[in-house]
Amino acid sequence: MTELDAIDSALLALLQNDGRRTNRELATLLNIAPSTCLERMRALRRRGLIVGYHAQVDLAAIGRPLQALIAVRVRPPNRAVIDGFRAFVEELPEVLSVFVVSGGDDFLIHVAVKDTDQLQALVLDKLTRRKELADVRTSLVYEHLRKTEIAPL
Amino acid sequence: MTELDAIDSALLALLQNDGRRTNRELATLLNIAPSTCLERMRALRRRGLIVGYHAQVDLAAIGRPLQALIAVRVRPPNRAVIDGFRAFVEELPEVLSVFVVSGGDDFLIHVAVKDTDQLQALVLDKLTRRKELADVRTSLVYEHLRKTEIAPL
DNA sequence: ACTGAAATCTGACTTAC
DNA sequence: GTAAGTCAGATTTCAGT
Repeated sequence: MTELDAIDSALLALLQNDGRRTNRELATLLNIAPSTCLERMRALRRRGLIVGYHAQVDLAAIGRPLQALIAVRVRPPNRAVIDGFRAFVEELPEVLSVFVVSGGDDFLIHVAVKDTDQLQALVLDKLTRRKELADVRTSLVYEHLRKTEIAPL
Repeated sequence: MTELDAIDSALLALLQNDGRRTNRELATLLNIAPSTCLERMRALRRRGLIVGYHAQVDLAAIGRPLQALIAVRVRPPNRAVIDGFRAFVEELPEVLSVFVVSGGDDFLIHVAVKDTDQLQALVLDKLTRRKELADVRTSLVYEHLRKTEIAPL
């Protein structure tokens, strides 16, 4: 990791808050020339600090207002089983993200569905059909806050 | 929720994969006129389907390679306590996102830190200082996969 | 590494189908 | 709702500091 100067940090913050800001606007806000700003922006991508730019969709607005976290234990919890189950879960359309974790559980699966029927169908028809699955616990997500701006500590 | 036609869906997918695509490029990919594409894009924002555009940063590249999920129970788990604790957690710089959940735990906190010392300091010095905190369990995150493209089910 | 000007391209708007 | 045309403004390159 190469160090971030004040301009890089500010640019990262601006692009995390609005990834479609124009280069000219960014340059004005940072008090640098547009050409300089463009080069900084590209450098952040080249150096791997910025991985990509993504539109954020409203889950409720696309008809998936119900979120849940599903804790899963698999048996035996070796690499082959973990990798196999992860690959399976990754392909499920209900899934938003998958955490492979240490501790009591092996997976934490964040899902968004239309209603409780779809959630039940996911757990009872899709997940429990897997033979390696040893335990499932489903928690409803009442609220999910995600930080948009992430800075070095 | 108003219905999404084929163009809207395709546009959503493209912008989730690369939020900085130009209107012209999007129009070409969708085989529609740029003016039409632009109007569709704005409509998605106006209708609330697209909430924003964000640059995605590499956590390891900014010096935060260690992720954890911290399950927390608070006491008593009423609205005042839940809201107070959530507001507190939200402000911690280590935190990436906060799930308020049903079930055994009240919160699941996703954090990214520099090393295990910072993780220990977060849990032992910051979280456990809160009097409402009844229980904490920390799981290391070995891997976190996040879907970039989310579609209606 | 940053700047500033020049050429090119994009996006916003109007008009018409 | 979609397409074409126009022009202001943005992006990008490059020579210069």
